[in-house]
Amino acid sequence: MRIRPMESSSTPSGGSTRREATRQKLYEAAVTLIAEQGFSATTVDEIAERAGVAKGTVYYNFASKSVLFEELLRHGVGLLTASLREAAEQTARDGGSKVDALDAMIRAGLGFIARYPSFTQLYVAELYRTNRAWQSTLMVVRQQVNAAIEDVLHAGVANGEFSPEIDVRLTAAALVGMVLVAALDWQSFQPERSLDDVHSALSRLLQGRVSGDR
Amino acid sequence: MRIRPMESSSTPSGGSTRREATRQKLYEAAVTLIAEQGFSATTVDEIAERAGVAKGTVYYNFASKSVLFEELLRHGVGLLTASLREAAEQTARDGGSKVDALDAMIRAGLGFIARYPSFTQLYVAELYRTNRAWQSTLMVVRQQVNAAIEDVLHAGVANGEFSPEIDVRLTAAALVGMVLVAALDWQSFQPERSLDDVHSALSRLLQGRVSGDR
DNA sequence: GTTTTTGCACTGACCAGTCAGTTCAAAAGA
DNA sequence: TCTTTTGAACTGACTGGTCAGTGCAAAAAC
Repeated sequence: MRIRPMESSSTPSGGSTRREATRQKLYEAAVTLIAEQGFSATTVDEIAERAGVAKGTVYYNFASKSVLFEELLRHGVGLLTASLREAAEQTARDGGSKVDALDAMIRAGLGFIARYPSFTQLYVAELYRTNRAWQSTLMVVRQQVNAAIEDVLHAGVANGEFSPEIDVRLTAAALVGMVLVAALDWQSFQPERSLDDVHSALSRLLQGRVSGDR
Repeated sequence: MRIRPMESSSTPSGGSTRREATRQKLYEAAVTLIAEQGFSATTVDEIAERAGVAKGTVYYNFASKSVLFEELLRHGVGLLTASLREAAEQTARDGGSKVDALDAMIRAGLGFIARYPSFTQLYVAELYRTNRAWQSTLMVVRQQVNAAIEDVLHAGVANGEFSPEIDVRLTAAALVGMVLVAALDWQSFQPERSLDDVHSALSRLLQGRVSGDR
């Protein structure tokens, strides 16, 4: 079970200060360790060591371990939702259907997970935890991801492409789960397979082409 | 976000010794706490207190905190796989198709999750952690669950009901993810909805009846 | 000269696991 | 029927260790 770490998104967007670089290193170190061990089992000393900075630097840059984690969550989910929405908009520009948009989002999701598997692990692991300090942050980011999909489903219902009977909220959650779990399975146990390969399997499922006919 | 604890399966099957009752109480206490907080953040003192026993009793009944957790995992996944296989076999006896079997398994899965939401939370959260003491146990139980679904998919391919093109492993993983995430969404955010309601939404997705036609 | 990082010693809380001692139901003995 | 013994089950104070977070003077970077 190998999972690659979250590399730099190399997005020095905004201010590429020295501080920003340090924060990025800390994100990368933290995401790998927390994905493997969980938040509580990961120590601040470990994070600092992996990032190659002194422990004091962690606290110079983040108010606490929890805050570091929360900002990491927001950072990663920001990248994911941007990618999903971009995929949907691209198919819209190309005059594609809403099914095409969903398909493109699945592909984008798989691409994100292939790029940042550790972040994905961590996201899944923390998603349904309750009574945690970052509970509210988690709700917000979860909603961001799901909303990106719900928007496409709603649009599809509105233009008659999808049945008005569909349950948008549950369907979106189900799609997220489908992609997350299948992709983690892929990354963990069959990392040699191509994205196209995995995408076609999920695409088939989405479009009900599992049954032999057609 | 409310999630009910894992109640006793009230199976005094085998030996209903005092010890067995204590172990059951410890399972129930542990599953709730670990689902909420995660394994590392949950202390043995908390588990003992919630179960209403002394800390020493935990160690009298289980070699360590990890072992308690592993046995809890095995216990819960045993219940789940039994339920899934039973559902599949029932449709087979009724002369149903393999799609019917999958549908019944989705229903069984939802039923299980409604009954033991905490266990499900915990399962999802720990499923993709690496470098942990119970790593091998986790692999085994994961495989048990997925295999129950893969068996049905294989049977469906064999009898021509499913396309031989489908990727059995990935499709099974995707189905697991679909049900898990949708059900947790249900339990966490819309617990008032009925199982039938949720089941029909997922059933629709499985059978490609999302698009407006038919 | 201001911001950021370093290195490192320190604290106080917390926690997994231990162990000597207690409880009590049921078996053995009378 | 009553008494004694046994041992599995349980208890909770204690120990040794860990870790988040602090404080600060000096160095490095800009």
